[in-house]
Amino acid sequence: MSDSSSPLVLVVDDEENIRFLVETGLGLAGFDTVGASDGRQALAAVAEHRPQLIVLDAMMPELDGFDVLRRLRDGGDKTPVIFLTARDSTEDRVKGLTEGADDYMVKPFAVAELVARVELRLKQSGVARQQTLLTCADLEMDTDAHRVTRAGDTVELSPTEYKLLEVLISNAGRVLTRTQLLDHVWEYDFDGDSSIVDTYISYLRKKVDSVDPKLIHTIRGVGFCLRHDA
Amino acid sequence: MSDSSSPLVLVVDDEENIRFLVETGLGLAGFDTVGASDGRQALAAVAEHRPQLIVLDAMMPELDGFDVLRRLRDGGDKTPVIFLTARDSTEDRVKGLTEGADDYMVKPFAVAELVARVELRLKQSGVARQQTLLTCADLEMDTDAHRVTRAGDTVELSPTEYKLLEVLISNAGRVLTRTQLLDHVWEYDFDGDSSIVDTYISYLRKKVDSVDPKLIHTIRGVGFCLRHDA
DNA sequence: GGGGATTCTCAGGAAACTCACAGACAGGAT
DNA sequence: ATCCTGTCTGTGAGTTTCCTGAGAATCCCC
Repeated sequence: MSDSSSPLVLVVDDEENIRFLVETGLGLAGFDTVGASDGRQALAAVAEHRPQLIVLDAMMPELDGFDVLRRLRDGGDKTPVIFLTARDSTEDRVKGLTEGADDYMVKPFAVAELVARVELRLKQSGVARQQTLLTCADLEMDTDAHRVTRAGDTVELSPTEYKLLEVLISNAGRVLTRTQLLDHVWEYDFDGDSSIVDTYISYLRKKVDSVDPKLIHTIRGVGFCLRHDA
Repeated sequence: MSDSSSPLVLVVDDEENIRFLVETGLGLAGFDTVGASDGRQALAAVAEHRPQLIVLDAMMPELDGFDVLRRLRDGGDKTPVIFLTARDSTEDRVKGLTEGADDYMVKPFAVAELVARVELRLKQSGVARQQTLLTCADLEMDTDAHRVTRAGDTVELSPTEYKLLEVLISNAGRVLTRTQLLDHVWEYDFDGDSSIVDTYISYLRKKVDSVDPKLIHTIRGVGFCLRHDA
């Protein structure tokens, strides 16, 4: 999972599939990632790779997230940390924040949301001048203002519609399968069926793709793709 | 936390999350910031970056805020300093002020208030002609006169309403989450529910947004945004 | 100490959103 | 042309989020 000059994010979680989802999601968003499956590996990875940010699961056997964070801070390391915590317990929050974590997400979360937080946090610490305006033809997404316009007209989108469009536009020109979209836009433990993606693609078409040129394309038998055909 | 030509503020606090909150708050207000987590780093940062102002925590291990200030003044450095002191102890107050601090804030404070003091102090020292009139459409905030008008009519706001509107208008066009607003407008140790933000948004709507065009927008699932839609 | 302004909690109703389902529709193969 | 498979979209039930009014607690000025 490496590119060349994008910010590097360390992802620490003992659950293989969650780590995979998160790393894939960050990869699609243009980040380099390194993974670690326990606390000890995490500390070693920080020392070796000097990541710009750490996504850290709170619950891990042996050295848990809190221990890792404490050791980092005690050693003078100030790398921003986003915690992944099991449920919305106020206790976790206080504990995490007072120990110097900068943000936290409650499991299960939508990967697209975690990616947004990572981007925000990196922007705040000035590491990555994040691109705030995503475009495809006359479709524009301003992620700062959380605003979408098509041919200059503002379009109102629901949260899910917005996240879906964001994933599509950040991967403009690439075909994304229903499963990929489901994995990134919906909470990862979503157990409904992937036809919900069709429903939301339909909503998006009505709201942002009712004028020419059509930007949302169906790739029969594969998935969907946002692109501007010349 | 750097941009290019805004005034630079050095933030010194050994508590990571407080430093982060303060730096973020100053960043949102358009300042560049540099952080330091102890007295020695602070002195080094002053020498290296020559900040326009220093936000200095009084209580730190080893070299505390008073020591830092004394060393600076003894060395002829006149950079304005705003002290952060643990509680409203008369002793701290006297000690800080007589030794050359220009202002002080008692922890826990509201970040928006600290930002206001920083702006005031910089304006006094003529370093930065800080913008004193904030506007959005026909809504105006004169931070000098502490006065708000909508369509020419003066509006009376309570302190909290004022701070909230100030944060919104200085970030006009950008979406702010309930958490961000809570972190900047309310004292940072506020442990109530973030629905208080909704209540105050409602108050503001009644007082300053009862006429068209509507400027305060709800971004469902995200937060609020002040902007003038054409 | 009294009274008004302010802060904050809470809860009901309104509005928006999510998601399943099912029938209509389209593309490709035979 | 016809069938089959995959895709599109309208409907509606259930859920979540938001808005606002009412009231308790607190602060502050007189």
